[in-house]
Amino acid sequence: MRGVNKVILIGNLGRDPDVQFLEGNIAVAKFSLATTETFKDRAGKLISQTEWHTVVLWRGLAELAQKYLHKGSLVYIEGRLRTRSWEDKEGNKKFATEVVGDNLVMLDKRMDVGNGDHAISHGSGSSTGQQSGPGHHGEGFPGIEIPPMGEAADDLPF
Amino acid sequence: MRGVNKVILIGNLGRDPDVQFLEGNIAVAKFSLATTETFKDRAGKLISQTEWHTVVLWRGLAELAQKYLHKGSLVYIEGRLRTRSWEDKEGNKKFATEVVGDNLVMLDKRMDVGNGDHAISHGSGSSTGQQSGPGHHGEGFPGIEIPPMGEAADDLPF
Amino acid sequence: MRGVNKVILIGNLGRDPDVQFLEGNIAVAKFSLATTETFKDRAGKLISQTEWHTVVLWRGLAELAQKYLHKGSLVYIEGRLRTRSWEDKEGNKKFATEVVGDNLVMLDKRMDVGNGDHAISHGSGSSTGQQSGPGHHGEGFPGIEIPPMGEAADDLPF
Amino acid sequence: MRGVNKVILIGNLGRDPDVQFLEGNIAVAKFSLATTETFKDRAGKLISQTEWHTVVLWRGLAELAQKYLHKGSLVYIEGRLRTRSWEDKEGNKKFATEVVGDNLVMLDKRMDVGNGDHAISHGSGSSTGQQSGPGHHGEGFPGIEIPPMGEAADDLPF
DNA sequence: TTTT
DNA sequence: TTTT
Repeated sequence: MRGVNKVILIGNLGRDPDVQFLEGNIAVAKFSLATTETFKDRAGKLISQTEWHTVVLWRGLAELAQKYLHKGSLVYIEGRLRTRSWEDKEGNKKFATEVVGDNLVMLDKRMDVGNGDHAISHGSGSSTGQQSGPGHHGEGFPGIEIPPMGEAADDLPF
Repeated sequence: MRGVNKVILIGNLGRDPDVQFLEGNIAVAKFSLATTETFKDRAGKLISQTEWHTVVLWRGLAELAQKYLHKGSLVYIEGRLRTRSWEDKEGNKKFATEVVGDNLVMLDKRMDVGNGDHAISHGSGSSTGQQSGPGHHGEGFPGIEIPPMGEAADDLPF
Repeated sequence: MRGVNKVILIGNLGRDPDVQFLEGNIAVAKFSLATTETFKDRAGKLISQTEWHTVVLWRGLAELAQKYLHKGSLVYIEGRLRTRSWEDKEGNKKFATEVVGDNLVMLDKRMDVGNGDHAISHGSGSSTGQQSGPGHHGEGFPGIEIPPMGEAADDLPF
Repeated sequence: MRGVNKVILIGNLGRDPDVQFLEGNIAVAKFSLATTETFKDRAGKLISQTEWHTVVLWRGLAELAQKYLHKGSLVYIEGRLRTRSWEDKEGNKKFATEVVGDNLVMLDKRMDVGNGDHAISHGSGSSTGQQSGPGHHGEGFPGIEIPPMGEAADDLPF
């Protein structure tokens, strides 16, 4: 990688998520998210400003959105920007920038997830899906983010 | 700047904030914040892992913490890492790493702030405190983040 | 604020910045930024994927862009998403999502800035521009992010 | 997950990385990273402030650090905070806060990596290590972050 | 349209 | 202990 493309949002869903299933039973969720920032201008007047984002979630995260998110839900979304372009029937060039989420935290329901993919059967059978996101580890083979620092600290010469 | 030092936390306060006032009536708040990440290990077992952070807030943010935060509050904190070192009475070198917050969003109370400094009398009188953080603007002199894009869009040759 | 709207990008400028000056001599810079991520797919093949973003900078940051950035420059941009909509002459609804930057770090030139606004004469004369961004402090009145922790540590009862 | 614990740093290595191999041939790299922020105080004087962080990398990222990083290297690190505590021989309680990195971008060498783990043989054989980080996809089974938006866009009813 |  |  020679780049970073990261978005962090906290806001409320404008509507229930729109969830579709593609071939292979792959879930895709889409919803609008409003992030509202309030501040005082120089005159001391409270100003509120809302920005709307299109959020897209895939697979496990999409299924979680379907199960747990609804209009008004407060969520934390971490993801990356993706701009798609196409031409409509009249031949007009169209652009849409979306936030493709790879982490989701539900902030009003006391429930949440890491990279939801880990909870989903991959179909490919042997997949063990070790994602980064929050941090995952294995049994005999601890993952990257949760190294055996506790027990194995003695092995560390630092 | 040739560097970036940024921390983003969402978690719960372990205790009520400890708020002190220094000379000049400058507020400083300090509290422990627990960030808990849950995930499945390779065996599919749900693992929960909590990390504790020391958060320090100054001035307006400290006063907001005093007013609105308490043990258990769920907050979003954005700030930077700061490590202090000193020697205790026995001459042992001690280190403490803290997160100095410059943005705070309260996630269970439906109330929150940008860079709290803007809401606070600066004592220096003329202070006009134009902060970045969330975005602020003035009257005759619009701020950086909230440019007159709406009205002035026609002026923009892009 | 009841929301967070944050974008972090590292990438290269596709062209020299386009800088304009609005009424009041306010600078606005605009440029395309490519963020490229490379990774291996499941077959082990190296995949490179580039996303293009429109970055907008105001005032001091715009002037810095004009002075120091050019086609190919590698930069770190921190900002927020802003979607504008309008109708073109044919009455087609158009959308454009931009990243309004409030922090900039130049990564190939060994020079960089915080929230550039502080380094720029505001014309309004009295401006004292205390921004958050990196951290600023004053003389008799230290700022939020750089509290007198060093000297004043003894005052702190923590 | 009911929490977020995220750190983003850009800075220079103070020394060459210290790389160790644990049982199972698991690499661990450790180094100090200096993040320097420069700004003007209220008097207009340029102030430079350096913070030192301890960064820990595991497995693939550690091996990349060993191969490509050295004293002075400029890097982007994304990770999470982890505080360890122990007692030294005199029975003094000690704390150390580290940044456990799960993404690394080299900014002076024109070379870089995603979550390096994907490039590393896991030894456990069957591991397929699909991490989030930058975004990964497969052949017949596209990953989360790089969905077949291009081709499959027609399948999307949005 | 960038970069490696 | 880095870097500009």
